[in-house]
Amino acid sequence: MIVLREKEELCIDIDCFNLKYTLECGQCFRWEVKSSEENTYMGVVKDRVLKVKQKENKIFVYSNNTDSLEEVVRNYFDFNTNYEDIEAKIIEFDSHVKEALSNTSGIRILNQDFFETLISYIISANNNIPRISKSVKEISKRYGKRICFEDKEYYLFPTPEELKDVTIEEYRKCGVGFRDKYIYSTVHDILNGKLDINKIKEKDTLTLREELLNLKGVGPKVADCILLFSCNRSEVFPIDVWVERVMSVLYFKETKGKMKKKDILEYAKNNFGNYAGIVQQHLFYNMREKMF
DNA sequence: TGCCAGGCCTTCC
DNA sequence: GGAAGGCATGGC
Repeated sequence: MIVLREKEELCIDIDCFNLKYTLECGQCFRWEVKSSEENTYMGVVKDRVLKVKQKENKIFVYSNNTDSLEEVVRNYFDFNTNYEDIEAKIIEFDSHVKEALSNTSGIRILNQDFFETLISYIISANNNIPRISKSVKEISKRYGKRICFEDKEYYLFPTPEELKDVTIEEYRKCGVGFRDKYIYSTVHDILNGKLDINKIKEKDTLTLREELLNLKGVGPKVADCILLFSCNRSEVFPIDVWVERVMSVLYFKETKGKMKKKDILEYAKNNFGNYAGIVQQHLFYNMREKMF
């Protein structure tokens, strides 16, 4: 039980940021709308609970832990990167990106915790977002540290050490289905030093990707999501069924069959370059918002 | 009831 | 190295 500290408020002025789009575009699984307050979300980031509220270009943050709060928030939401410049560049790519951006401007790519993102995206395989969120929440509740904030309980995502003795059967009880053995294997690969999660930042993208692909339950799509959403590699372009559809229709005029992933990757690399991952997120979110 | 969900693993050519 | 089938589980 972490001792509750007096809450404090942090206010950050930030342009080119939309809290709702950023948290609801599908890159993260642990934020919830706070229904009693307008445009406000509750989430667990690193070692603390955050309540984040947006009013125009001001972000208000409350937390149980105010140590280095601004640094944690700025890093997590990628506030130190100039997205006005990025959006100004990618809007010139083509008419499809421009169209998507007209609905999705303000998405930022989060810098999420590596281990949590790794396990979350292993769970994401052949799964749906509500169930992924439910499983991540259950694993946190069973094995993570509890924090009380504003009269509610929250749980940190557990560390590999905290999952040391968890069995495959116990993962299954968290609702992860057949992915139980993948999580078990990955946790122990990390505990045994097969993948050193403290040296992520030092590795180049291709090396890191290869190491991720050596983990059970991590294929190309999951690896790319981890690289994009927790390793600050905006050049990677995760291709799931939705991106495959949107790219096939928009860029290859292919409405019946699907384009080969290899061709889509090639197109993204050549046309979107170092911003491929950001473009992907705008195309993905724009398409999903139109469908649902 | 049957199909699908932000794929991946295994098996088999 | 590419194609096909299986996979837990809940929502529709």
